[in-house]
Amino acid sequence: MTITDIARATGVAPSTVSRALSRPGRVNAATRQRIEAAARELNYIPNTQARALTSGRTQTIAVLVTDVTNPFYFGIIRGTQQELKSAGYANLLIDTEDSGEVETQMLHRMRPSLDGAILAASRLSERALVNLAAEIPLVTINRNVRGVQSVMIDTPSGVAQAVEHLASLGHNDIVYVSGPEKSWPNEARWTALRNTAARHGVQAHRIGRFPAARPSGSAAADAVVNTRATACVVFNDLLAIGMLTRLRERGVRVPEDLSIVGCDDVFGADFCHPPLTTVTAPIGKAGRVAVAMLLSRLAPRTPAHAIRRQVILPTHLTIRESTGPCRLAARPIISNG
Amino acid sequence: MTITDIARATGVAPSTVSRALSRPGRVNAATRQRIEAAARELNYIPNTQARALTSGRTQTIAVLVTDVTNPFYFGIIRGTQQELKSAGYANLLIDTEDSGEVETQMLHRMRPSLDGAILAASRLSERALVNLAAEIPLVTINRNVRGVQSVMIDTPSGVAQAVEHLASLGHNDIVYVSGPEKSWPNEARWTALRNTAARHGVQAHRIGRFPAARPSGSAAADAVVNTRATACVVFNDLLAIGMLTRLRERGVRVPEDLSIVGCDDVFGADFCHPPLTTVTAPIGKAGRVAVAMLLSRLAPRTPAHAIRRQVILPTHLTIRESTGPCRLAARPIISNG
DNA sequence: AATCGGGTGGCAATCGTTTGCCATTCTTTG
DNA sequence: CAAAGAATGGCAAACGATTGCCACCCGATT
Repeated sequence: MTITDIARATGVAPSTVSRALSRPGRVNAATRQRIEAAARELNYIPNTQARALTSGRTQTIAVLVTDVTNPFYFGIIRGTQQELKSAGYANLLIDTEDSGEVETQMLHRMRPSLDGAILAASRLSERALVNLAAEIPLVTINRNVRGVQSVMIDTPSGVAQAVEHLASLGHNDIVYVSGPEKSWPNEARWTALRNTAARHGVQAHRIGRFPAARPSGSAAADAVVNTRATACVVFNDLLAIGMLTRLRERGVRVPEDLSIVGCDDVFGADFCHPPLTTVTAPIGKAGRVAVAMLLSRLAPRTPAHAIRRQVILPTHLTIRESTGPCRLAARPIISNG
Repeated sequence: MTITDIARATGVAPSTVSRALSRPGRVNAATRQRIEAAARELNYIPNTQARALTSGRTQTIAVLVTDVTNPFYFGIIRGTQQELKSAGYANLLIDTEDSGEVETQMLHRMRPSLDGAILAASRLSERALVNLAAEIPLVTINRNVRGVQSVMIDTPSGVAQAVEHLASLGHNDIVYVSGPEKSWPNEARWTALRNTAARHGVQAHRIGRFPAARPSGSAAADAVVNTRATACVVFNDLLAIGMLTRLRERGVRVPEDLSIVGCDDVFGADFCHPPLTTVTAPIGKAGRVAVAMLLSRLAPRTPAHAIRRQVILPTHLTIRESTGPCRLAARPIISNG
């Protein structure tokens, strides 16, 4: 069923049908109803491709993640999916595999079929992002670049809470386990940790950079044990969970010998062993808000002041069982091999 | 940059450019190279929408899941994503929210923008599926319908292994914890369990139907405890993990008081507490194979005999720490409240 | 030398929808 | 009552690519 079929059925011109369906005020109410009835009866489905060709609007948003495997992005995907669906948009999922190049390339290639894109964890430089944003409506998640809409998850303030929590448990030597190199949030978390630590008179070191995946947990765990710190804050839960299994293998007890705090509170953080104390991030909400921001910008008659440049989402520390009082004396010394 | 720009730049007709780019043999080698060079230089990107309009091919495949939240589908999404990307196809993600109606509707609405669809866990009736398959190239996962391509994960044989494993540990009363009502694999798993149990002279019951989500684990756990069985096989890991936390709350020890076997071996099954004995399914592979099957059918010159109607993927039992010897006498009787 | 046919390339229609512009009709308004 | 202007609907040209058909050029065959 095309618009022309409906036109024939109702005895009007195709253009009238188009207008009746897409621009309500532009056509007589009576004719419009006739057209709408016919459309319903003939089970008309507008052809997205054809529409896109002239109008440029595709009703499709791309969601770019660095790794579909990472449960953090599950949350994002879920959030965007919900919001997009309810707005009648389609959801194009793109995995950039941690490569900024793939990121730009894909976006370039798909530009004509996209109304906009959500960048969860971009690996792009600031410049590249600004350039990209000039080409295609963009909202970033956890990436703060001037002139690009963004939703920031305020994990740093959660990390600060974590440090205070650890300090109050008597820890005075905290290690930060770094995530991947080009990750912006990684820096922000470390800075927050260092500053808060300084304020409370506790020592802070950082180790690594480790890929934010479970297998890297082994190396990270070994490295932490080596530092003789009594507590650590880890870039994200995935890595922390990886550490947990390695520590168990090595006989390091959590939290008795080492307290661990993760970040994000992803799927799994509450049922791993021990359940992880972590900075809970509103991941799904971040996805939903990102979509909402993008869509409100895309809407033709949104007044400029109604477009939010940036939304900051608060986080909080969720205390579970991977953190406990510092028992320095009780901690066994373990050879590193 | 459109095809016309390239035509102008090289002094040929747009149609020639089109042919040079899409149908190599049809145009003189020399001209083709000139055109290709120009295309590269002008950074030409074919407009998918326009192409779709005439040719019908959109280079887009929809992946339908019942619940983006379920880690089982993470695996599927990941697998399809990989395979689609490497084939140059775009990946449209659709969450059907467990509703067959949404399933058909979405597919209908998007039909013109889709080359095909992967149905992971369809909730549709056999008839509906066949009808749908007539409209749009389809591959189902874990759903066996005559005339529709499918990839089946042979979890039932894994369940049989699980039953044998439990029997060898001395359990002679096994409960199957049922998944959602319209789930096809659910029936298959129960059947496998019952048959294998009978062969080994162990009793088998089924309880529930529980939604395949973590929160339902509480009800499921209570129900299992009530049966006085010493071991259970659970529809999937997600539900099993939910049960684990509830059992801990109630002081039921796993595996000492109750052995638990899950299905799928999803993300989390190896680091929950205790790590779950489970039927490991090649989830990612299922996704990849599904895409490969679909794409080979879509390819214009695939000989009919090369199109696989069905692929069955084997599973195996992964024994971890949630199963152990039956110690009936030692099992405490716990009031159900 | 006339004919044939493969190899190339252009013309123009087409896909389904949108939209600028014009024509008509109807309603106001001075 | 005439003129202005709003409301309504149609025409036709896009959008960017694909593709059937035809024309032309050349070398080969008879």
